[in-house]
Amino acid sequence: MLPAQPNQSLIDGLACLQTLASSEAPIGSREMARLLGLEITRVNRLLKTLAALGLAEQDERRKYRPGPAIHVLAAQSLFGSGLLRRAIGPMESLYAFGHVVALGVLWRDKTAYLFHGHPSHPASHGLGHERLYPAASSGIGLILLAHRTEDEVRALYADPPVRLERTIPPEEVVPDLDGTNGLLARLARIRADGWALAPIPGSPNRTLAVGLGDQPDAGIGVSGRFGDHQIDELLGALHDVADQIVQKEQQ
Amino acid sequence: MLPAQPNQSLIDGLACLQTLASSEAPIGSREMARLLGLEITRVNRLLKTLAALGLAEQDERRKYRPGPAIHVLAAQSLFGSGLLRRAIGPMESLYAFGHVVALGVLWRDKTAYLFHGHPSHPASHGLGHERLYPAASSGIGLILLAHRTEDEVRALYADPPVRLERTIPPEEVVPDLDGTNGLLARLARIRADGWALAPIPGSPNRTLAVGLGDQPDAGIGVSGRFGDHQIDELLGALHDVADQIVQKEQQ
DNA sequence: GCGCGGCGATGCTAACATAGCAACATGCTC
DNA sequence: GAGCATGTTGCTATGTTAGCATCGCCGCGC
Repeated sequence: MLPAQPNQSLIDGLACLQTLASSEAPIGSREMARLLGLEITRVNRLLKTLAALGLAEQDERRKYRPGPAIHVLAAQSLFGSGLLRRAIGPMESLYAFGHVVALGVLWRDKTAYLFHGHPSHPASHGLGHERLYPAASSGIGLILLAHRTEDEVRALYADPPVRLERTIPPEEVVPDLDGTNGLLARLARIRADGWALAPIPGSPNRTLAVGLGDQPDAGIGVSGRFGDHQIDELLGALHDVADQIVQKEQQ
Repeated sequence: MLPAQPNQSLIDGLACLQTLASSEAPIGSREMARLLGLEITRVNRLLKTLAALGLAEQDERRKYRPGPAIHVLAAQSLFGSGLLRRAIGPMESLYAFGHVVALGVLWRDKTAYLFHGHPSHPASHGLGHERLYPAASSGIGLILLAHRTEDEVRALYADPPVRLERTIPPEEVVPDLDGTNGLLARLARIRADGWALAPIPGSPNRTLAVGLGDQPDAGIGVSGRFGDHQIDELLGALHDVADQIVQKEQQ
């Protein structure tokens, strides 16, 4: 829903910032331009502006990475979001199953994690360490995609603007959208089910995930090795936790 | 350090976003313009652009508050920052003193908290719930201000661009900068000491804080009721934790 | 219920902030 | 050292953006 006069500089500047914040490695200005499909000079100027604000900085090879003001933005957006604050208590009950517990959101065609913790570590250690993950390979990503329109999903994969390097599985592959085995059909099934189950490539583990509320902006999931006979119990717990989080939101 | 051609739209758009994310209450577009000293139409357009991106949304009274994409930004900036991930483990040792433990950063003339937790609650509950606090009244804010140049401090208080409403103490007051009892003299003492001690108005509590590293972008502190005789021990522990965090950063 | 004031938002158009071309300095690889 | 890719800037044209004027909406006080 674009306004009468959208500000393209702000849109593109935020794209640079979000890409930078999400990247595991520093990014050069020309590389960023290629990633986002924008003109080189323009991107350089946006990055230099972010650097002036402290939100970016250059390393010894002149590539850009997040700068000191990113800590400020993290504090502010955590406060403004309030989701982690509301979710983290109820989610602790999921540790009893002995699997990884995660809270994620959708960014373009990827899942970004607000929380991703394992019962063998304190809950506080699940913060800010998990890299982006292709949404179509992630339980949380799938449940969130399932609540997007077909057009929205098509647009995400038509020309994915950001293709960050990954050094570990899963490979970055554009999924087939159409046909019986296509992503859209899969999302329709997930939508009807109200939950998503995704295998983790190269691992015996899988993720079971549900969305928060009817129009979820975020999802929660458990990842680990569990049998089909355990799915109902896990689902019950996930839905219970999801309901608790949603109710906290409405207080 | 401004680049050759800074992008003012990006600068002002980010100011709107950061103000919105930090505010306890929704803000109208004209109010935002007054807060930031910008022209009304311009701010409306920036806010509408943020809304189109999902980073803002309007409530039933048409005022703006953070939108669903703020969760995405929170996840991304937590990942990009890495500070909470590194700090939260070492900081847990401070709970033994029985006081509030906090990790904060400086935003304009205010302290923003990445973490602010009490030993009676799990560490995971210290996240994203503490509102902005005037820096000159905050131990963490003071130690961070002490590492800014005199010109930077003067600029912060010359015409503070953002004056968010507060419904609880402390009052928003522009501190006297000059003179024996002025803020600048106080900051000089804090800089020489390497730590800051600040009373909490209307409370018997105080905050003892240190910065992380030699040029701190963030600070940690403990708040509570403690006697002067306990300061050395608390300082030792704070410095120890600060060193651990800084060392994690350099790995 | 009405009037007023403040609000959020838009169309239009001038203008100026910005974009892009060309060029330069720097860094890396062979 | 040469070649290529990189990050960056000055200059200038241009089109994105800013601001004026206006409109519809909302809340408050009488």
